[in-house]
Amino acid sequence: MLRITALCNTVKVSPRKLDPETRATLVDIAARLLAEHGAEALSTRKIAAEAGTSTMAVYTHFGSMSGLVREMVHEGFARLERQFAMVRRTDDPVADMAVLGYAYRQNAKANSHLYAVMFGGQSLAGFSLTEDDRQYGRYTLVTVVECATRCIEAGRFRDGDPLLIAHEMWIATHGLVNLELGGYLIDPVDADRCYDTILTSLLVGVGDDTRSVAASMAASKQRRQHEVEAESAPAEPVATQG
Amino acid sequence: MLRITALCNTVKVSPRKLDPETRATLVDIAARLLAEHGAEALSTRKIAAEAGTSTMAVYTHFGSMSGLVREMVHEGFARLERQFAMVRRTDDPVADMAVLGYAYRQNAKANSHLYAVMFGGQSLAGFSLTEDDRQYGRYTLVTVVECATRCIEAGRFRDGDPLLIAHEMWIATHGLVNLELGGYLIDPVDADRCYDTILTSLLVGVGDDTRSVAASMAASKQRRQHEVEAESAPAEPVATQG
DNA sequence: CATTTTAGCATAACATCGTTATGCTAAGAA
DNA sequence: TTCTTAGCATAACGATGTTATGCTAAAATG
Repeated sequence: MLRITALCNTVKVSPRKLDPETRATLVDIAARLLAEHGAEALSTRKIAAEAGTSTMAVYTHFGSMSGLVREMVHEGFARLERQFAMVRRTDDPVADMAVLGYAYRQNAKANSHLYAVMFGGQSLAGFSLTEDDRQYGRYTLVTVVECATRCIEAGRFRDGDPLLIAHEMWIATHGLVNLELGGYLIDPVDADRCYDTILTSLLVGVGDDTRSVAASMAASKQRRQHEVEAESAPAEPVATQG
Repeated sequence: MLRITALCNTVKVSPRKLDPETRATLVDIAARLLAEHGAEALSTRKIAAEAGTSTMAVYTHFGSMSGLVREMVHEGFARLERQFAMVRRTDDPVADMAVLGYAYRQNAKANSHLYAVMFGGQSLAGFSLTEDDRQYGRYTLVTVVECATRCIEAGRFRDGDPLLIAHEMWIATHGLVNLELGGYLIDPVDADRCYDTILTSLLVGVGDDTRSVAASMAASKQRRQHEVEAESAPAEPVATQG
């Protein structure tokens, strides 16, 4: 996970160290540009100008623009994991599941451009995910898998593969978020209504009974505001990983 | 639907008409470049070079690169609609629904880069969907809505809003395709397995009983190869819409 | 058929992009 | 204090989307 540093800190003498603050600043500015003005606004020159340095800084710290994007993607995964960690494990695991889905959705909406690169298959500045990156992404699913396991153990879900159930939840939530961000879900059938409907449908489909699902969904709505950040703080300093 | 032509053919005299063949050729080449080499390879110069013309042709015919992308997107919607039209309406509407989902999935995989622009929220060459474009996209859903209606009328689905049910199917299939194209669905839980699982789960969730769903899913698999093109023919001439 | 009109298209320029070669310089090692 | 060397500024390279400029061919008109 920290193997990028090997590119910079060789075993030999180092006459001048990389400024980790510069590195963090660059990622921070890039993330803000991406979030505020979209993919088209992300350029080495704009980043360098805002950081008060030259475009070369991007190359000494990240190798290329893609390297900087990768850094942002990793930070995005970490942020999603932090969001998941904020969701409590209660004795109503189905409600937990619903809150997790909401957390995923909120995180995606708060970092829509980055999310498009992380999960949407969007290549940004020539960057595309490596298998390692995807594995990082899949790893965030373990929280959901554990939750599915607890749902089965509690007798709410039919006995089955919790990994497969977690994928169902992921796929549905991901599909919803993507179409929501694409502007496809509008008034009579908006995103919130769709989310309720499809989640309910899925939970019933995996074995829970209709009445219990309704109760857990209602409970999850109470918990949302406490356990899920309404919006991911954009001013939050990002991890520098080096 | 044909209002683009108004930009070119003014009411006044026309000393020299636009060559509709050139227009079609440009769209065709652009679509092939996009499909074969991805978004990065789509440039006015490459298109013009392959078409044996200058970059100006793109601007006289489409106004900008975005205009050309819009043309491709519209063609993509039309192609999806044609795929849907090939799915039969049988007395097993739930199987019809499963075949429709498979058609959506196949179409997305055969035109992945274009699909990313149509539904994935990816902005290509500065192009982003207008509300009109999205309405065009939503219109393809009517086939699914009608199918959901037939499922309700046949007593397979609980009584409910067919539009909402269609959205459930759309969201799930879209989510699956997106993660599949992103390379996230691998061996133990691959895309095919996920598709079966989530579709079954959803169909049970909207009211069908487990045994009927299994039968319809099996029936749909028999019909796939006949009613869904395995791969959209890339050499197929595109409609010029003018 | 000759003339006029005018829009398609080629050419070339512009600003901007990612990237890289070059050199200066500051910071750590001796 | 001197030497080493890697960070960073500068400037250039090729490629991008777009636009200004003119040539020219095709339609309209007489």
